[in-house]
Amino acid sequence: MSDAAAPRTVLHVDMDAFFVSVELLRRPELAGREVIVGHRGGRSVVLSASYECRRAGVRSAMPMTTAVRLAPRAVVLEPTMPAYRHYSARMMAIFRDITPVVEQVSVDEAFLDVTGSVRRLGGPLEIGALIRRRIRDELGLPASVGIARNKFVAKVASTRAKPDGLLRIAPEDTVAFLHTLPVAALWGVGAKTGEVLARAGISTVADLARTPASSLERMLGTQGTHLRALAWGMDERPVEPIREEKSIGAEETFARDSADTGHLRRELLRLAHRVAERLRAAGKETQTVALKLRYADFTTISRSRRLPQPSNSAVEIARAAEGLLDALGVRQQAVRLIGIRAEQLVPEGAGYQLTFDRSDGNWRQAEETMDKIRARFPAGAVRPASLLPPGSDRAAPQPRDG
DNA sequence: TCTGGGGTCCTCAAACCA
DNA sequence: TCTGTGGTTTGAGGACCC
Repeated sequence: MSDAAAPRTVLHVDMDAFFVSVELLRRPELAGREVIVGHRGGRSVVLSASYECRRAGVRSAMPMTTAVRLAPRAVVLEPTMPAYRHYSARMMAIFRDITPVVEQVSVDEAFLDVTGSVRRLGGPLEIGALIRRRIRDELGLPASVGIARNKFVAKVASTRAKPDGLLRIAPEDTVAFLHTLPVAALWGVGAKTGEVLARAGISTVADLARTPASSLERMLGTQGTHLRALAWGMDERPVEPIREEKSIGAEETFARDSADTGHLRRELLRLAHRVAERLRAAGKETQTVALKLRYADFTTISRSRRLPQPSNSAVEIARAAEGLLDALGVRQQAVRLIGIRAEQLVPEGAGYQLTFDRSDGNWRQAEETMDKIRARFPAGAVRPASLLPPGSDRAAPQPRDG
């Protein structure tokens, strides 16, 4: 039970155009220009766009082809994930300097519960300003901060504060603030839910707040009840510093749709190695392997299967995924995307303390050896023979640009 | 030449079991 | 032994978020 009498102070810190901002540290001459981060060409989408670019209508997750049409003079930069992870880790270190209660939501945002830090560091506004100043001074990056009494309102506040701003919503102003917003501002209202609400004449948070709970529940089920609480500024979810990951997956959209089963199998093995490597790095094993296919017409299916025993061996994971692929039978369409996800994760070794023999023992040893070699040599130095390019009898590592 | 890749959470139906 | 019932688990898919 939460203690309703104890007022909380929650901060939501959100970096502004994070990937673009990190790139500008290395390319300061691009400041003020239209800049997009994303893979050029193919079937890629915008990962991050500068505010100059957004004025032209470019948004993240937009197909790159559309973005380039809207902003033909934009500079398109390839993403450099290690750099983003590096700055992300440094940001989180600054946050933990302020309070131990930090919940990382993604690479560029976090919730901080500073209720316990107020006496030491000053009022909420002072703490928010301190965080923005430290990120600016120590990392050279802009951040926006929202401050409120709970996570949801803090998150909305940081969005309204963008770019490079700070906004505090006092408890007594919360409802009035929320009721000026479109209904899509509520967490959980995307395209589909928005459509359902629009058909009922609900277009703002105020509309939703005034709709009887019974009507919302009829339209949206329990989700309706939850949204109504948010619309009145009620959200008691705690800031949770430790989150166990529940699944680990990898997927790939082909440059061109593929109907070749041999090709799909090779891709599955490659993806299985990516997933298994991450499982081993996390000290986890998977109990369920899920296969995901997206066909040429964009319909997406998934099939999953429980393993006889938990595993983090790529060979075992690939075997399960191939079994699922085979069980689908004849495909009517070419495949656009293929993916593997490891679900129902358990700590390594948890599943068979009583088992003397592991069926994946040899593969595990081989794969763990590959992990060690990979840690010492560049990516691509070691891979299974079945993943070598056709016709090659030797591994030919191709270091990536950059 | 539309629509990535990493996830979480929820619902519903079928299967399974007592 | 057959049938019904109800709870739990599993699998599939949808919606959403960054």
